[in-house]
Amino acid sequence: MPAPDAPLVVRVLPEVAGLTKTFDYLVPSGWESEVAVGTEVRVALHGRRVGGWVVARGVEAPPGVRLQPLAKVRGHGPAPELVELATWAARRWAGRPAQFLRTASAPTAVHAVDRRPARPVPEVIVPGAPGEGLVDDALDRSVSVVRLPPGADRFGFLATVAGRGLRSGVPAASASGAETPSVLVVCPSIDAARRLAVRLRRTGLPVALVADDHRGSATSSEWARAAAGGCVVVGARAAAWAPAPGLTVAVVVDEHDEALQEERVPTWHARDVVLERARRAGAVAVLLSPVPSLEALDSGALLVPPRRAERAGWPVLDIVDRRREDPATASSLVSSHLAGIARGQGRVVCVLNRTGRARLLACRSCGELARCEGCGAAVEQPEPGLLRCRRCGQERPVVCLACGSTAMRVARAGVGRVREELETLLGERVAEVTASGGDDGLAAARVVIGTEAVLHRVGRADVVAFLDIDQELTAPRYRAAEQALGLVARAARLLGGREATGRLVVQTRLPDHPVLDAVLHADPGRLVAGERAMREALRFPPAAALALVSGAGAEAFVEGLRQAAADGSGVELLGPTDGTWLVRAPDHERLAAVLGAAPRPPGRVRVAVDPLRI
DNA sequence: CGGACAAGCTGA
DNA sequence: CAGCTTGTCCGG
Repeated sequence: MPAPDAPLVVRVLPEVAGLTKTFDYLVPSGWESEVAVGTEVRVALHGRRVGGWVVARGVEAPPGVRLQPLAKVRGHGPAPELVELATWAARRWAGRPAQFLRTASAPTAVHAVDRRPARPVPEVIVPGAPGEGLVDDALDRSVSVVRLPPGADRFGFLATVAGRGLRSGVPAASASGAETPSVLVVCPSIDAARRLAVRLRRTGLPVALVADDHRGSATSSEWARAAAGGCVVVGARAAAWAPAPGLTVAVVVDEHDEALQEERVPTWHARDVVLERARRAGAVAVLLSPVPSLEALDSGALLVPPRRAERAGWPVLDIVDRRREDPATASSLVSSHLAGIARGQGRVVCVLNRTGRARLLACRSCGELARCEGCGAAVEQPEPGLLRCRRCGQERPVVCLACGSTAMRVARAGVGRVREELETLLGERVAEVTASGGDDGLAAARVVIGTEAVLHRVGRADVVAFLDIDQELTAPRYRAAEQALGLVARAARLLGGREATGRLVVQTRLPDHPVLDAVLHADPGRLVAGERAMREALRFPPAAALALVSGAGAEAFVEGLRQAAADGSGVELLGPTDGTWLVRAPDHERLAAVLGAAPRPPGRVRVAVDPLRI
């Protein structure tokens, strides 16, 4: 302990990439009250000024070093418990604490936090809301997984849980008893967060919307509002790190959604951060999803509405068995059955996860596949009259290299081609939506086709048709089934429940696939046992913990891992495949231990923990 | 990360 | 051997 009259010394983690060390600084006299663990400061380091966070206060000054004073207090930073959570997350996802502290800090500095006296929180009751009967069960448990079907309006559940969370006392585990309670709700997208915030505000609940919308000032005031406590803090992924003093309840909406995981390293997942944060705060955690992941099911008690209610929340599934297709239309991605449905009234959304026009072509006269003259890869037809190699970019007119014919048959159509086909078939304009392309006249068109991006752009539909669901069902990724079910659940949301007239159409050659079986029975639970058995047999998550290692320095890093993992740690190193190694450990504790123990060699190393798309 | 400094390379 | 590149080390 430093002497009582000694100047205050703080330990600072500078925001400098590639630097994990902390440095100690003197707190100039008079600044003591402004400096706490988490405070954002500026300090002199190696002759320049850098930003950083206070990670410890009142530390013993290291001997033999002449300390510099803090240069500036920039503003309120993350609360001390978030500083600790950042340390935990840095280990869990093989990142650096500074990366998480950046996420946990306001977009622009927050100087004053207005701790208003808590206003009375209105009691929110949405009578007859789906999931209403699950609120008590959820709030009784430390972690619950609430499975509400896609057609159900989850708002009633969310509003009731949020209201109850704000009205309840601060949990005993929370150290500072003076705080008014906070509730945290993390959504998979900013849009979803914004919609939820608007509806919650209408019920009279105090809400802070911390979604980063690149308009710094508005977001910053919302950040300050959240930091003041006493409100429902709503946001997208990064909201897992938002201020929420006196956290009582934390909810993750659409827990299965992959958007909750950061794509860049560290590849942290909001679900896991929220679970750990809630656990440390003694708060209740609720994972909400129509199709909970195995990870979620492993972390809490599953709560489901009565069978009849869940069933009512899934649309009727119309399976088009393409093995029995009329030969006349067998080569088209629009079956005669689908064509009949699409001719009817109402909005039709077709989903095909294949961009471009024609992705594989064959000669009409000799049957030869159209390939690149230079590299031999299959060529695509981005527009009529042109063939292009996707690998090397070489182009040529539509000519068969084997027989010289200029007539080609489309062996694998993309969205562009099927759009043309649908327009001809229906005699009306069909809009096209892909992640990159615009939404040319989306609002005006009755019929829309697109990649799965279309499901984010259309609000409501009467028909959603998956033209080639087999591509999702059989994708060579360990999560393919879960991902396909998530996609179908998203489509189902555009249609409403079983009572609505909407139809969910899937064209398939696998009509008995477990995913389709689960949707047909409106029971995602039917997929779980088989999926779990597969993950255990093949040692995929959640039966194991994975990380992908790539980049220029990967080989040296993997060598270090090999040494760190030597004796019976259960850690396996597989690869390289295309310059990428796979690290497999029995659990995250052992994965983190080995990833943390190996030295980082010079050169870029990308470590992606929990890869979803392998 | 980025500045400091040392060791190695090059060309007149 | 100055002048420059490349590599390694370190920051309070």
